[in-house]
Amino acid sequence: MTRNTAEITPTQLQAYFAFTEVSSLLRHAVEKQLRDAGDLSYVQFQLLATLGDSPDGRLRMTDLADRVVYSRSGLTYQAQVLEARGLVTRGSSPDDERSVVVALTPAGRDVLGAVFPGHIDALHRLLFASLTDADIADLARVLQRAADHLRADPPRSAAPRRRKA
Amino acid sequence: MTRNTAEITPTQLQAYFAFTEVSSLLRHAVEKQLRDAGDLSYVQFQLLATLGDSPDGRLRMTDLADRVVYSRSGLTYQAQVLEARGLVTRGSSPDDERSVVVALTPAGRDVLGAVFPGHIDALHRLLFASLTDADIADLARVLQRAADHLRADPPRSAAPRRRKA
DNA sequence: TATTGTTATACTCTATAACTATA
DNA sequence: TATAGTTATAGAGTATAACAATA
Repeated sequence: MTRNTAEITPTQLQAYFAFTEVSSLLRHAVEKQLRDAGDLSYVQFQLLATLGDSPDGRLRMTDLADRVVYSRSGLTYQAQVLEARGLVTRGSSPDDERSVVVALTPAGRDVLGAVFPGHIDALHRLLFASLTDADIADLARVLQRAADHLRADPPRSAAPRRRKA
Repeated sequence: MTRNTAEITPTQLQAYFAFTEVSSLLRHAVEKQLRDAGDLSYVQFQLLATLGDSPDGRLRMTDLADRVVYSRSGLTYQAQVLEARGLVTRGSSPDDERSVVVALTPAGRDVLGAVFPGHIDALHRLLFASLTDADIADLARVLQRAADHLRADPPRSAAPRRRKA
């Protein structure tokens, strides 16, 4: 009803549609694999994997929330679930009494280990099987740039923004 | 603890991580835009947009469920929500009395129209701004191939699979 | 007998607001 | 006053199983 100010090229549209389609189908398949292999939701896997990537397997709640794009209360919920299953522990930080440090337990690493092979297998089957090495290199290069750009202005888990609305 | 049979190259890993990161951040931002501009969830937008893409703006429930990767009961729920808002109608098919045909209403098209400009704007700002035309062309080419591959064996909304487990 | 769709149900997930405690 | 985290709560979304109707 208004004038069409939104402009997008056919190639851009194709890239976006293909991206969302791959994202949906891949995620759906991966969620099933994670559920079957380790009884993990996608977010729970992301949390464990993020901890596993961390140098000493531990991160503050807020940092973890920020990396997984999460509200803090939502992370509290998931952290409780994972702690109840013995996959992580929560302890206070020596540096800052306010902080809670989440740490991956050996059981948590075991679950990651149980889930990884099938995860990677699914990636090969669903994604990489149809692509050449050059394709994959292109994908890595372009998406890495896009990720860097997106990450530059990340949504924080709690941002009571100072001033300058 | 077991031998590491899962093999993945660094480039593949980089491509995958970047893909998931872009996917998460982009989706998070888009969900907010859709909520603000049209009070739509991401899935609801997908459903409306899928109908809008369809030649006459109408699809059977099962076909719609299959395209959006959805359980049929889940689609029934969303179709009720969208129908209550007057964005779609549901009617029986003349061909097959069992089928229900979902059709986009003018109000539904209006909502799509209200949401699209901001949607495309967000895409430019978040995704395309950091990429060259060549990057975008690469992305479109590679992801299109991946999407075609993934779509070849889609998860159906209800698949009591015949035989040949 | 197979397919289409709905319903009942139960559960997971998520965020907002209010609250406590520490810096 | 600002930040870290939890709790209470309330709502949205999802899927499974049982069901009714048509092919």
